[in-house]
Amino acid sequence: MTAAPRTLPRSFFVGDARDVAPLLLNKVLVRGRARARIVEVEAYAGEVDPASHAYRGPTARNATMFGRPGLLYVYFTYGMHHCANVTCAPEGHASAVLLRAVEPLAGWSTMRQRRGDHVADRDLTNGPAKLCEALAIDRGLDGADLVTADRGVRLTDDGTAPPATPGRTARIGISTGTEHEWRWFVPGSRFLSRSEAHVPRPADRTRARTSGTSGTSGASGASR
DNA sequence: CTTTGGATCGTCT
DNA sequence: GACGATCCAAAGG
Repeated sequence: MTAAPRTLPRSFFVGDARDVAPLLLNKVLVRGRARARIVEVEAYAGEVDPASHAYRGPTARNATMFGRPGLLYVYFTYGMHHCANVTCAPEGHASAVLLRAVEPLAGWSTMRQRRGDHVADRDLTNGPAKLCEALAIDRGLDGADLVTADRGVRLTDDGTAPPATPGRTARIGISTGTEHEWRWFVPGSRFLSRSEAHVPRPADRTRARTSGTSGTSGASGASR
């Protein structure tokens, strides 16, 4: 009994990013003929979150974050990468969920074509910029409505419930707001951006040096 | 497995 | 000018 995938209603997205984020796990992102299941997300709580792009108020870049819930907020970073978020705060407020990793369900060949022929399956979409490249998401899709699918991108529910007990850690790649555990993921997924054992640390710039914190004997966990 | 450094440019101070 | 909600290749254990 294959439940017909249904597009999520606007009301699904309305709420605090920290509440909506774990609910997005196992939902299916549809981009053209490609489909992928969300397996890892992070919440960015707008005005009260120093790690959020919206922390210092609206700008030209983050304008979409202040729009209605259910929009795709796409930003360009590091001079070469795109990352995708789903907005969830009421209009006028900024709150969004970063899509950090997805599991390809359909359109494998198209994704590999965009990512590179030599790229392994699990490396196609296991990172926020990787999934954008695989799904051809760039700034041209900033502001796309996931509910009306006005630009061919939508979010659906195929009947797979979010994990009852999602994995949870601090967010990855940020230098402030690291005290909050606002990253959620599907336990056991092979498409996470980090191994589950890995503990996120504050982003250390290549120039900054961790004095004294030399590598300890790591966990010798045989992950697989 | 882990760590390190380079790439590259829009955005904000 | 400085800094990224990153990724990749290379080198070391």
